[in-house]
Amino acid sequence: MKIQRGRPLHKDRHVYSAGEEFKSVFAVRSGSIKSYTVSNDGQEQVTGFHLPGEIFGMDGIAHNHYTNSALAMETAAVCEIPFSKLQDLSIAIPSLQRHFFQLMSKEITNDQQLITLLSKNSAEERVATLLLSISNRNLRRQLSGTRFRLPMSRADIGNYLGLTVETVSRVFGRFQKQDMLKVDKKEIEVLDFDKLRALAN
Amino acid sequence: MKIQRGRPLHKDRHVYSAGEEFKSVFAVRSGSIKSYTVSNDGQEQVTGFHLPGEIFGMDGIAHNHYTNSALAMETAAVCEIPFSKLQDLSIAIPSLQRHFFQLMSKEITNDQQLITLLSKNSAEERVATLLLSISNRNLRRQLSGTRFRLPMSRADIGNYLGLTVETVSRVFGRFQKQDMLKVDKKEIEVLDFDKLRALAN
DNA sequence: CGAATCCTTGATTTCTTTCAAACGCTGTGG
DNA sequence: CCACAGCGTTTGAAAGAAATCAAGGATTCG
Repeated sequence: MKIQRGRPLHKDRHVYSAGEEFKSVFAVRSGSIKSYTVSNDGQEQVTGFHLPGEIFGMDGIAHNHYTNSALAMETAAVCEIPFSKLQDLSIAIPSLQRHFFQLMSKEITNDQQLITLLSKNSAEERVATLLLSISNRNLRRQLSGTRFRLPMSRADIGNYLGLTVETVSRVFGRFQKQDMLKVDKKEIEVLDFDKLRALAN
Repeated sequence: MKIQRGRPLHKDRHVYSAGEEFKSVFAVRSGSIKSYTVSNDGQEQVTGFHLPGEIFGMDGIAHNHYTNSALAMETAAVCEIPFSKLQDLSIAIPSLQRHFFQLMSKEITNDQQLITLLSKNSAEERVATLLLSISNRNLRRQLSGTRFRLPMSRADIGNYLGLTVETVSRVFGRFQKQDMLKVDKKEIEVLDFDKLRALAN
């Protein structure tokens, strides 16, 4: 498959912006990307964080234009995967089509889990769930699930989880006081996974 | 396409249950359906309401099993659309494949709008947005967007919007006091669309 | 009719937000 | 090299929105 080589993207550079014509989906090679939408009243809603190995950009399929914007939270590299190629190929290779359906469906179930989280859970449960998610995704990347670096700011975390920056900061504070986490700026060390899982449920 | 004729489904009957093998998606013919998941701690999260003409059941594609359950909120009829047929056909008819991709992508953007709603908006804004959504969907069905019947209970509304029943009830009360709505049990009459839109933004 | 369920309303509590201010990095220019 | 501006983060105090607790009223259905 002809896939564009990922040239490095600097911090705060967009991969694509909402409204642009949808042509491709993307795979993260290194660094980290956030997706967000801007609502009609101008405020930003972070809809996802994308780590190396993950695919993003599928929101554009419905309307032929991206509905999200995607930008690098730190220096990153992404692979562009032209959707037309993918469509042609998925007709030749039915398993690819199925795979792609699954990716989209997974996106739906992910979003629905986030909906539940926002709808039913407290600030502490939301933050715990995000931490556990990042920990698990790091494990899948052969990295430590115990010690890792959060690529996003407190503001992004709050935005994603429907909380204010202040609340996020206080939750980190409480987690440290309970000896559940060690937080040093963006470096996280999980000291008590059972407690974290119990909160994240 | 061989599509199963929709036999009537009684109130509170399941179309499918979470965990069942994914075989089909469904189209609502009449009545109304709600989708919901049950989180590991046993509580229900309503993930969507489906009105006549709408498709549901696509959450099952990722894992070959449905992640949601779907049940009739009132007597309803649904069409079963076997997914395997759909796959075969979409190889023969690329436009169908594209159409189906679009459906799934639309589901994603819908969910993301709900995420924003839950994350950023007040109780009144959430309820107003749901009312406007139902109004618009009724218009698409050639029905009145001004006077309509809510097929779901207050509890389902609250569950879907991340609010308690009491809050939903109070919001309806306030909307009536402001002469924005006329509420008679499940019958809704919108008296001031501008106000409703302003709230829903 | 009567039981069960759903909806409404009120009083109180709780959690999160808001407002305010200070701290600590980071980078820049004098 | 140091001073200082700017941003992200933390912390505190007060306010606010929705949840919880509690009870009564209305509908539905057998």
